[in-house]
Amino acid sequence: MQELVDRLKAISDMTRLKIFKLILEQEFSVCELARLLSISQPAVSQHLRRLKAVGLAEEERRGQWIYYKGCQKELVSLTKQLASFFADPIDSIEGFSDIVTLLANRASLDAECTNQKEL
Amino acid sequence: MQELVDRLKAISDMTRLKIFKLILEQEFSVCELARLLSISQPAVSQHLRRLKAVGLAEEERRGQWIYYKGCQKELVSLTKQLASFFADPIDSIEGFSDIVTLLANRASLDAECTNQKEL
DNA sequence: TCGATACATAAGCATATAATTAAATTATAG
DNA sequence: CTATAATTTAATTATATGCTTATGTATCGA
Repeated sequence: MQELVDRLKAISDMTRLKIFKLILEQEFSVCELARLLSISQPAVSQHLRRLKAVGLAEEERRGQWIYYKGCQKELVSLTKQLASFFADPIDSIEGFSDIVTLLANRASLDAECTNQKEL
Repeated sequence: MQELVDRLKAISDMTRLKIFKLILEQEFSVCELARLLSISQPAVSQHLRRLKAVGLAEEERRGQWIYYKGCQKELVSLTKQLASFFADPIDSIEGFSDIVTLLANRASLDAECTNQKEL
């Protein structure tokens, strides 16, 4: 579940989302991306690092340049992760164990919220 | 495109993602969510406000309590938005117009990055 | 009307994020 | 080997985020 959040965070930034879309279409060097997005090269580098960290981008050095491309496969994987998260029952999702326990008897949960609710 | 980013941001936080999943399954009062997540009531309130702001949550007051539920419909909409974003050609996505212009002749883009690349 | 409960809003604080400039790497060309 | 170019990493800064505590608002019951 943490991985899903990390990946969502990776694409929920306007600049990174644009970068990701661009490198999914074709390869780009860091310099080219900086020009396209009108931001500094280090900024692009750092965004690419984050995309790479969650598996959404790959780099390939060719001579002086490093070309980045988006991972279609991991995009599909992310999409599926997201779909599963919402489709699966809560008690089958890791990260909800504590919550599921509390949820098990909602009566006592309610009782903790008020002492009149169920009267 | 900004809307997509806003919606992605709304669910790319561990706590909000949990809240969203919970209220998609069934209604919960703010107090109940606070108990389930072991965070303060105002914290829950603020997360719910963000989810509501992007249409992913709805509230319904019943007496003293306000019950929140997730919007299945808007979840589907978000999923589609995301799928379209990656499926559509770049020049059909609003927000890429400046980039598309630059991309139009990549030769000059490359030239800006180096004076030797194409030699 | 008064007191208690549920929720929202405001204020404050610590941390995360996204950008920039500057310095360190890595690779090519001579 | 040295100079130059592309990239990364580091340092800095401004802003956003998420949480808490404190305060305000609304509903219910006595």
